[in-house]
Amino acid sequence: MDYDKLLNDRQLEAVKKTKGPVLILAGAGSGKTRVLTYRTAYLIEKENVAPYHIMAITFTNKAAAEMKSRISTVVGERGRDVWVSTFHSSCVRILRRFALEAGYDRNFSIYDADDSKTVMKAVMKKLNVDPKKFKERTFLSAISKAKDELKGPEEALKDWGHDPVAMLKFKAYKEYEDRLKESNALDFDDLIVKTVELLRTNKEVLSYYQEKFEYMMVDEYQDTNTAQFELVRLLSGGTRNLCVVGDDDQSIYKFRGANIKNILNFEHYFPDATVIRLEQNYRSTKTILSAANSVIKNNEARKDKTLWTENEEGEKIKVCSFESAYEEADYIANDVAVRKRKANDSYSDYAVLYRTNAQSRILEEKFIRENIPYKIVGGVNFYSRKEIKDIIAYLKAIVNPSDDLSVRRIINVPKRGIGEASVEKAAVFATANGKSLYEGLLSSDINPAIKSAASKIRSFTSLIEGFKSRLNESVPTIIRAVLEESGYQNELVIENTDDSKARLENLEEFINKAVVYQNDNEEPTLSGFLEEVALIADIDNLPEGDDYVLLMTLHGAKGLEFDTVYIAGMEDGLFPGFMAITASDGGEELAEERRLFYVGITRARKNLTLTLARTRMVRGEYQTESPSRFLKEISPLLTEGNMPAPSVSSRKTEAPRKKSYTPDTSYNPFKKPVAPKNFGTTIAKAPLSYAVGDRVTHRKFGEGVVLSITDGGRDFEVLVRFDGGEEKKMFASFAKLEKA
DNA sequence: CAGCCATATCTTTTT
DNA sequence: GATATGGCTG
Repeated sequence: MDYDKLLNDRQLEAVKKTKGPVLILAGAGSGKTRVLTYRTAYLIEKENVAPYHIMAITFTNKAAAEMKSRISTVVGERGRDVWVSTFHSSCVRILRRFALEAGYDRNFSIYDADDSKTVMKAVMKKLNVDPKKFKERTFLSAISKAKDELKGPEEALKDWGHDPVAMLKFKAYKEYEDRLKESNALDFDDLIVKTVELLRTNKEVLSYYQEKFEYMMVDEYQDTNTAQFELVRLLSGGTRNLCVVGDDDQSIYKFRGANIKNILNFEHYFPDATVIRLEQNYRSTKTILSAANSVIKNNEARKDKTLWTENEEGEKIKVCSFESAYEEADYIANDVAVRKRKANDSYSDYAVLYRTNAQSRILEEKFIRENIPYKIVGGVNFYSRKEIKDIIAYLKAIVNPSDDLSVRRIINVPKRGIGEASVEKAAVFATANGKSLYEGLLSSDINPAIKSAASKIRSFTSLIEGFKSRLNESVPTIIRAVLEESGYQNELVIENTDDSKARLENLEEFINKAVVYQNDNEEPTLSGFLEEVALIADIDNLPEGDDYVLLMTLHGAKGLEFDTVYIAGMEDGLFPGFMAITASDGGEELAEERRLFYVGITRARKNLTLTLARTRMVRGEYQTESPSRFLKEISPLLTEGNMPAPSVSSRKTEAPRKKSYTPDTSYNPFKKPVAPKNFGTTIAKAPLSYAVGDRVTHRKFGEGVVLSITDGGRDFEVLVRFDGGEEKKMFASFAKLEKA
């Protein structure tokens, strides 16, 4: 393998610097996956490192699979022994192997966000928390944040203070932990946290892995949190051959605990670190890159770097404004069809990105109408559908009967006449005897509180016991048995509605996945299948071979690239989101949204189209927003279309811009702005000078606040609450409201 | 105990 | 608009 010819100087340096800590600052499209792949190959080929001594951590299973196959293409069979997986999968693997040392049973369940929510609901009930006053979210996100920082209840309490709410959070955290422990279950955060605890407390386990992992690589390092950093630090502590690759400008998971300081301070943690910058972009046109640069430079507190490219100038970026989200979607679907016909390329060369999953529906409709094959990534996860969750609960209960949550979920599904009251009786009996709910159910016959329900409960437990005795059978066989013998399938068959048919299809699909799992794994187990199901990301599930346009959130697009990219919904309040605009954190959240925009722009290789709608249905009512403030950060020299003139923003919450805008003309200093083409198709209504939340004045009623703006077709209906407390709905053109 | 209908709240973003 | 919850009735 001739590495010198395949890589540029910087990339080559990154590949050959195999010893000690290395920080690779890899800008978008600078070939970081290439570097990681060849670095691994180089270790194996040139430095004779045994493949099983190398670990690479990626962000998604898909990325892991891709890297693995690319490594194998370069070094052949040996590549299979490189440990390539996500943080979460790696941790499960470690925890399964050393479950007892970590204080768990080998068959522990993994709770997803839904499960955590259900547990928290029960916790709040126990603590007599008024669900009107507090949402589960409040506690769960506080706990998750604490776990991301490796803080237990006591430590977290120090951060929270000592007011009553803090005490409540503390109690909730403790109770939540107890419940998971009793159920032999771990949530997503636990997977990392408990692994770190294991490595910290158990010297043998720590040195086992430190000796195993002589070389470590971490991709998407900018999105690691404190716990993940600690995990990496511990695992790589034997040799300190740790290579992390990231781009602080692409850090978009702060809300999930990602600690951007991990990248900004890498050199602080590892003073002997080698820092390598990859700044040559091989992906995008000069125009697209120029736009990306001019957007991201509005962020402060970033590692200074400027991406450059030898690629051609390329097409201008299109900015198209529409009356409604409906027209916006119409345009995008139509444009894909037109471009595809002209370019004669594949649907997979196109992607539509948006800020929120809710935007996908309307796009989907238009893609169906235009007869364009598409796939939506994200949104309602396949595995979070009710019927799938039900069947998974059966499987979890069979593998791990301590899993109270799953047992509760299925005990009366389908209906067996075992109600809440009977379950509670069994639960009380179990708790009194220090047993799990399932054990409590097993002893219903000797539970004096349970009388008539005892026989029904017995038939349930013998059903489960029957399944347990068949755990040695293949995973699809077990699932089929559960579906048939529990009566679940039959119930849906009898129902015979469109809905029930769809559910049955989903269950078939689930069995198909089990078949694939069974065939692809050397040692398939039900527990292993459940693990895969729990940790699968939506993007991991896309069928190969078919040709389709991808529709997904900007977050989902991380790490991907396409010839043509549309970013829809470029409106203030949507992107950047309302939360970011109103946040009083000195622009931190806004900066993260800007990074998200940067990620979106840099997904595009050749064409980029930004679209916005003046009105959009949000939560059942029409909202009017002004164009995204981010649009102004792209020089008009780089764009064409009918971008509305920077209007006087109607939001009074707009944060003052820290840097004044200077057009970045470095790549095309001689181009003149192109006259905007009109992409919009409807006659514009008189634009409103105010938006929802603004204070307005009415000639007769005085001052008030705008509660909602509804699109009434020819005119806008505006709902205003006047200071007298009176609410009035009026037509905008008629009422002549003025911004106060 | 189950099934039906009214209502309230929701939204970022996800392994 | 969609979904989760709650209250009511049979």
